[in-house]
Amino acid sequence: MNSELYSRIYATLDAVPAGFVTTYGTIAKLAGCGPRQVGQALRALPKDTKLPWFRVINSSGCISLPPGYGYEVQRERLEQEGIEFNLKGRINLRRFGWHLADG
DNA sequence: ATAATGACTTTCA
DNA sequence: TTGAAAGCCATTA
Repeated sequence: MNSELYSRIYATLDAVPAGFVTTYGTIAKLAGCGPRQVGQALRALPKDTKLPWFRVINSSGCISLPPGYGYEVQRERLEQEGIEFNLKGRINLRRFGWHLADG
């Protein structure tokens, strides 16, 4: 199995600054894999992990987890860092979206 | 080796 | 903006 791939995904994930969110696709490109692998890697993460898995959302700016399976948890985590949600439960990636060349 | 699955993305209408 | 279809890639069966 590509443990190294997962390691790269986790490393990239750990590079996401607090107060910002990123998408699966972004991490996928940085880690050199497809976005689904990012999801699988996050899914394999232990519940007590220190990695900011909650800072990863889908391209639509929404939490990809279904309600009752982590959605509420992730949402609260993000709100804790000052990230605000839209009326439709969406996050403004223009403001909170993390990408390398941004300041 | 083949088929099915998934915390996704992009494209087309 | 919303929704369906195709694309993508590692894991699992």
